[in-house]
Amino acid sequence: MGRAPCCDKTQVKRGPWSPEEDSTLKNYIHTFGTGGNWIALPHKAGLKRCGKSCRLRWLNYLRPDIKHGGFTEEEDNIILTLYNTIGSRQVSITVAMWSVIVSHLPGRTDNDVKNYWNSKLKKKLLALNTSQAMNFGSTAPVSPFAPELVDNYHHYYGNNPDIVSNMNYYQQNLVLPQELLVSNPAQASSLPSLVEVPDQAAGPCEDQASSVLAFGDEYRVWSGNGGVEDDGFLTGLIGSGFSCTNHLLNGIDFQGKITSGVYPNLANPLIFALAP
DNA sequence: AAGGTCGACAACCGCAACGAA
DNA sequence: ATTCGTTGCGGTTGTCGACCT
Repeated sequence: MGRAPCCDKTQVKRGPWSPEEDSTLKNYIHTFGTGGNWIALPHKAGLKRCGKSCRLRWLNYLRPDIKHGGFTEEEDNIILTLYNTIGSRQVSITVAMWSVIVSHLPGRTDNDVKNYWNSKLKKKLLALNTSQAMNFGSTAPVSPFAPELVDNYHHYYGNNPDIVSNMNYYQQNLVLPQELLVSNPAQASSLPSLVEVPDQAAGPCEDQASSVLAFGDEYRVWSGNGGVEDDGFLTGLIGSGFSCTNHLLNGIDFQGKITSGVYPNLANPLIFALAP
């Protein structure tokens, strides 16, 4: 028995939305909200559309906080960096990659970023890697890291020997960190393990220790007021070099064990900490 | 001017995860 | 514990306008 369809496709309108439909949907949601039920919404709002279609139209186009228009160079860098760090879904595990990337691009939607990636950025990355291969000669392997990304890592992590070692390992084995973990757990276990940073007297944070928060690890980030800012399970490996001699870093107060990952080239680096 | 090609973007599809009953 | 409806997501297709031949 097949799956029941979410709506009767013969009874709903498909294709591009008219301004009238947009207006109807917008007005309804402004007045009543989504009601937590997209399937029932079009009927209540008087729209001859599938609930999924309404949801998509709202999330990708009609929401008031959507940023329309071209991507900036900074946004390009964020996407490229995160894509290289998180990897693609083609590595056979379930990773909500676009939603993770979009969470660092306020006002952008996953559909926007996905389209932009497929139409432009993928080619940009390919061109970078191709030129890199030509520089090394035709027999040289192509690193999964574009040269500018490698530069970013070195810029942010300096000459920390563990970080340099990790980067070299990834490049020599032609794997992204995530792919490394997924394809070969034995190799992953040879990477530096998590370190516990003891509670110490206040002092400046410094890029002093290397640690790796592994794929699937639980993490938690505390905000300055002690509340939990974010938690979940890591969906990509982060090679990092941050630890902290006190609990305050970039205005975020950490407690208990601390380890972290920092995506380079972001205005607000992502800091990960182990839940105590 | 007409037809073909390409790129950008909107929209749809199907699957997996989630949660309530 | 199981079922089933709903949501969220990535992959893919469709459409339209710009550009090229």
